[in-house]
Amino acid sequence: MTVALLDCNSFYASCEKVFRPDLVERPVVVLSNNDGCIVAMSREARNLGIPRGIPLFKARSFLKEKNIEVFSSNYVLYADLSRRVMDLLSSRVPVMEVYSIDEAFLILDHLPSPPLPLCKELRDDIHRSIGIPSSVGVAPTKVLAKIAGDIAKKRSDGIFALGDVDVTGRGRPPAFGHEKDIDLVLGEIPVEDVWGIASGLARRLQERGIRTALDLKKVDDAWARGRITLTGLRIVWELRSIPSIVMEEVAPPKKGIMSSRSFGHPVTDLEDLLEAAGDYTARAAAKLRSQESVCRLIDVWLTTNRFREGDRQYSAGTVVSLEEPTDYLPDLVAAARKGLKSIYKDGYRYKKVAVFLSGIEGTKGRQGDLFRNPDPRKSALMAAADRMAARYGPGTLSCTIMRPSNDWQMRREMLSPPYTTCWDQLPQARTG
DNA sequence: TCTGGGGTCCTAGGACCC
DNA sequence: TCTGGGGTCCTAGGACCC
Repeated sequence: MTVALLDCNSFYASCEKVFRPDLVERPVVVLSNNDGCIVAMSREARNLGIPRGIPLFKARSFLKEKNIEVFSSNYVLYADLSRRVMDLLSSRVPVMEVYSIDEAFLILDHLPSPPLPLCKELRDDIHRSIGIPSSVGVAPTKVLAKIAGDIAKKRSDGIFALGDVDVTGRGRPPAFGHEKDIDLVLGEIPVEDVWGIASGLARRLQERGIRTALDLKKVDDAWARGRITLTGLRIVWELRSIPSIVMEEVAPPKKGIMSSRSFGHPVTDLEDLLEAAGDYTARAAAKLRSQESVCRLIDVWLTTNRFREGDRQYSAGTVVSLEEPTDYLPDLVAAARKGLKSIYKDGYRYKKVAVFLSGIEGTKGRQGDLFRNPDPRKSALMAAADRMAARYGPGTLSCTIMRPSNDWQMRREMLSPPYTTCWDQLPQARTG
């Protein structure tokens, strides 16, 4: 197997630069929801030594001092550019897996063009037609392709092949094709940089002298099965060039759907919390319907701000069972409100409410309730709501009363315009 | 003043069944 | 005195990913 990992460089920051040519070589950072932390950085910003995940208020003076451009997250823009990248890839490579908003695995076997020229072409086309830079790692397995991708990011050509793959279409690969060459590379990779090995596992491995990807490749199978589970053993096999992690060409339906937000300001009033919970339920329910599912359970929880040590702390959650599996928003909102009322306590400064739909099953082929007939008006109403959302934006039709002064809304003080998804925000080109 | 929001998979342990 | 041996299903919690 020959698999490539194509990964967009500093994706959110690159998206912000697409319509701002004045920022090309400038440091750019993108914030999390609610303008809380720095979650993405352009290469220039990373080189200035800003740690990922640092709260904005701690970085503010540094950002100003270094004249760094700061953006609130604009997920509508990122999702739209991501879709364009994935569409371009799938038009050239029939077997692929969209792994995240900015990454895809591509199967390069049995294609007319050999892997390396094809990867170069894909990379150039994505840059030219969408404006997003990317890197590509090519290898016999997904885990090795991830490692190759990390190396590719540091190279000026943005491409790196690792392992016994016929990258040129002319027989043997030019370099790093033999087992000893792969091992030379793996010996330089710290074990915690391997995909699937995070700090906790890495610590346990290091205690046993397993410090590099090469050490991990050489562990005993039975030991790995017992100590790092089957998931870990699969990683070990993939390091040995044995494909063990399946390609998911079609995204499986979600088993749980979450919607939660931190508030722009602390919230004390139950009515505000109910309003927020209704809004989040609507977002989650729209996702549920878009994958043609219904849910049986709805979890609601709320919490105070754990970082404010002076505040009295409280957090609680509850699960509400629906009478029958449903995707009908008014029923879901009623259940969410009931759950929230049961856990709400007066006198706390709340920071966040979350809603989680679970017990999910497909709408098609579902066993009907013998004693109940589904009400056709309910599905017609939801279909109409979804059409209105598609046309006029999410939240156009709601079953929660939204008061104008809802100060639970998140902060987005440095938001870029929806350049690609809103007619009156299209960037204008000037001539002459 | 201000600290994100999604997801997945795995294991252990309890309840319950024959 | 001595108190089986499997299953399944569910939940909680941990670890990992972007």
